Amino acid sequence: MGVKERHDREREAVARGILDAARELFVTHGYQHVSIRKIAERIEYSPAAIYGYFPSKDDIFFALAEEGFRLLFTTGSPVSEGTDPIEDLRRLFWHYYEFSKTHPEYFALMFLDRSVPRISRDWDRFGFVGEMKHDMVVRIQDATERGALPRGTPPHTVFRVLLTAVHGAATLRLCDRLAPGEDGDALARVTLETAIQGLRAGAALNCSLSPCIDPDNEE
Amino acid sequence: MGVKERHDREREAVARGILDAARELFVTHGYQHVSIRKIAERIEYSPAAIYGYFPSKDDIFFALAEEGFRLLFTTGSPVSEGTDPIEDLRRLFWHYYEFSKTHPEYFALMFLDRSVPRISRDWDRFGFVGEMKHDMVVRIQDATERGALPRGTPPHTVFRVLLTAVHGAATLRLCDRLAPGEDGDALARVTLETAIQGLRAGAALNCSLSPCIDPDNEE
DNA sequence: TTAATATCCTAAACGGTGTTCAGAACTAGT
DNA sequence: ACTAGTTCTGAACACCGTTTAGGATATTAA
Repeated sequence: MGVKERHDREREAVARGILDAARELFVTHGYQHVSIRKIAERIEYSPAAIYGYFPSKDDIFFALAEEGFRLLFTTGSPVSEGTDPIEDLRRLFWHYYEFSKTHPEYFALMFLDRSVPRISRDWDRFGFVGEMKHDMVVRIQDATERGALPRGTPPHTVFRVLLTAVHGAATLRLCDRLAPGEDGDALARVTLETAIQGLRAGAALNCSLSPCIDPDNEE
Repeated sequence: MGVKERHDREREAVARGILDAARELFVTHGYQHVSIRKIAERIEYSPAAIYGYFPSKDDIFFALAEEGFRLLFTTGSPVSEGTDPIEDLRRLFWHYYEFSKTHPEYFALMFLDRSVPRISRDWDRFGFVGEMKHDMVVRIQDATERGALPRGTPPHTVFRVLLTAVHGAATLRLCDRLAPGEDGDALARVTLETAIQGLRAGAALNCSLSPCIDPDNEE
């Protein structure tokens, strides 16, 4: 009676094969230059066969984006809460920028690509995105209490602002929009440092952000 | 003997027609969904005819990007230097964010699209980009001297940092990567405010950026 | 006026894309 | 052995950017 089980296993194996092939092609050549036909060739199936496993090309990369988020969060700082709370804060967001350099294709897929906008509509489909955000907010809260930021600074606002700052630098670099000789790392560093210093000066006290949808925090 | 002149005029008219058609399609449907064939159909020429005027599709949008830069700079603040130098600073960069909202397709072409990377390699081909940057740096310098920022703050660094900050907010919104209920305007506002306050706190004094290639300033 | 020349445009094709669909082939249960 | 169901393929559809050969047209020269 384990026939169905075997079938399911085989199905899943093929689906994994498709994703593996897609990832290999995609991390080296980028989303745009990976075609269904090339994926099919690599797994030695016909192009049409893929549509028995994924309803569209976008869905394949939707699944790959999920991998990307997992990668971003698992390679995060290993809870190395040092003595300097500001340094903790810095590291937390510098990791985001570093990720955009070490995994540019994943980053583009997750945060840049406009042909896969379903990602943003289904943020919460990635349960761990919410978890991870909550985790970062907790760390920010902790760093704040340890004196990194003025007492009462809303951690959610800190999260959004610092992420936006490094995101700006990351995308300018990734999209090749820096000035000819400009140092992307330096730009990211200065921008992040400026934002942190702005928060230390109490910028988030004067104008903060409503925490929009945050199901983890019902107070 | 005015034959050649008429010919040239006619050629230019057709080239303009191509750009007009391309722009109309592109501001409503976006770069990705505008094809040579659709442009051709609109101007009632065959697709191949276009290649007599532009060597590739990218070159058409390269020309359109130029329009975008002109649009961004000409719609800029009309030298309205008020009494509040910080407000001047704010307005200078808020305009960039507003542009990303009013002309999202132009913005994407100019600052986001990775399929037209020649833009960044040829920044200086757009003479007025350099001019405009110089213009903004001068205004920043002026605002600094009027007390917006600490004395000695390098205006070039201010330019890069504030642009990066609003760029982050603009791209997050444009790429549909905000949290489900998040207010993009609020995020942009807070991020910009935070960055300005960081600079006021002297962030650019501690760590600044080398002005990379800046042919206007030989000192 | 006619012949030569240069220009412009088109039809067709090339090789690519995502996706669909009829049917072949194989498997599982009766 | 036969039916039912699943899975894969080959071929096609409708696109895409781009190239090429050649026809039409307009200008110039004889």
